[in-house]
Amino acid sequence: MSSMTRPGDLTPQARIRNAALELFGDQGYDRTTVRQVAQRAGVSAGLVIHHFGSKEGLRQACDDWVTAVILDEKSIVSSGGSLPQLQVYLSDHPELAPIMNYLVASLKQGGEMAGSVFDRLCAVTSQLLDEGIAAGTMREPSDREAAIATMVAFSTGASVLGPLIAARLGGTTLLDPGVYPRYAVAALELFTHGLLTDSHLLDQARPVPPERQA
Amino acid sequence: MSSMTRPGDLTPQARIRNAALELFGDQGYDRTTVRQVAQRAGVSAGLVIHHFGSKEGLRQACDDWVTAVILDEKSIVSSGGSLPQLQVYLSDHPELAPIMNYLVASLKQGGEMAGSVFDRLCAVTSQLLDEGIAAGTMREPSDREAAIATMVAFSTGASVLGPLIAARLGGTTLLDPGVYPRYAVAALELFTHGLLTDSHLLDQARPVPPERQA
DNA sequence: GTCTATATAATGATAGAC
DNA sequence: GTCTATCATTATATAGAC
Repeated sequence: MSSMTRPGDLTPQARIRNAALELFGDQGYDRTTVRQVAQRAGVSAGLVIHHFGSKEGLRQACDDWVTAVILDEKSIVSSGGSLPQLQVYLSDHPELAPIMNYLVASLKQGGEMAGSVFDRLCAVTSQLLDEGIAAGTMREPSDREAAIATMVAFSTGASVLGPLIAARLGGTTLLDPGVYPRYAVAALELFTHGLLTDSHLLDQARPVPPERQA
Repeated sequence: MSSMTRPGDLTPQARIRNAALELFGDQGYDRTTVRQVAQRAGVSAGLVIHHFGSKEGLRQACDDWVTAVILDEKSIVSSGGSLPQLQVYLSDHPELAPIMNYLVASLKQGGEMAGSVFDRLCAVTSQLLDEGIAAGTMREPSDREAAIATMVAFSTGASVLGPLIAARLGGTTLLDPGVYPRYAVAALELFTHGLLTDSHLLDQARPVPPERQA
């Protein structure tokens, strides 16, 4: 299907939405103007408002589009609840790169879409945790809800802070060929052995059991 | 010193800078106007520009101020390279809360300050890793640079995505009393045992050793 | 140093012709 | 559906009085 469409074949609505998606993802919502979107889509500024009502309406259309394409897709399941891995998974589909970009930008900014993405990743992680425990490849965390939220936050944070990780590893993007494998191994090493050899820090952080309180 | 100063005692410059710090941290740079800053500082909009040259100059002043107060401080060392732990550490100093807030907002937005904060946290982490390995409480990662960048990204990401973690744990902020202990235990558990019981995923991710390649 | 008043530019959104 | 022209607002920044 995507091999059957060229930019000129898309309706003005679709072109506007795609242009907004790219600009919102690259520059952020605030720094993007309706006129910029119009120019990139090759239409007038008035038409943008005519179709989407307002700039906010345009954002909503982008959110809906991303939700429809990615969030309800099987792709997010095969990501294992890890946003960086989803990015890698989608590297084979360059036409989806702007969508991933928009997703990460939404996470940064917070807001409605950020919450639903985060929840979706948590749901996937929860399911994979069940399967892993049943198969004996994962251990049951002491606080399941907290463990899931923490893991998803870690991997999602890695996507959001990807450029900073990359800068220290001699690249510009987390997905750079010289960067991602090193990140992936480091993350998995952490998730496998951990970093600490004993549990004294953990014991300190754990709440005092009731029978030992004064 | 801070117990010897009241808001009215501060110079207009300092009040403007503090007001900008709060607003930039809460709303972000883009959504904050010079007029908002002026109003909160109790001065005219013209004076803001007169003192700082431009809105961008005002941001630079905020960056410099935060760098001077936090980044070169011993507080960041006692954070263990973990931004959430630094936030906890600073909970005893409510007057520094806006500074932490600004720091997290800067990390989200990227830019110059984000890089220097990240590097500083990595430096602290590197030093603690040395000490931990020498003391036998930490194990040497296979890729030291990558491990450090990854760990710092994880904990920093937890601060940036704090509201999303909190929302799933029945709170609004990572530092909420009902939220932070659960996050801390989950994170330390991950750093101690890991989550995976065996290393088959890790082995898959590791590059093939040279002698085993075709 | 500080204010008021204003210049200048850009923004989101509207109106009406085609 | 699409455009051009324009409105009304708001933004940063400047000028000059005090």
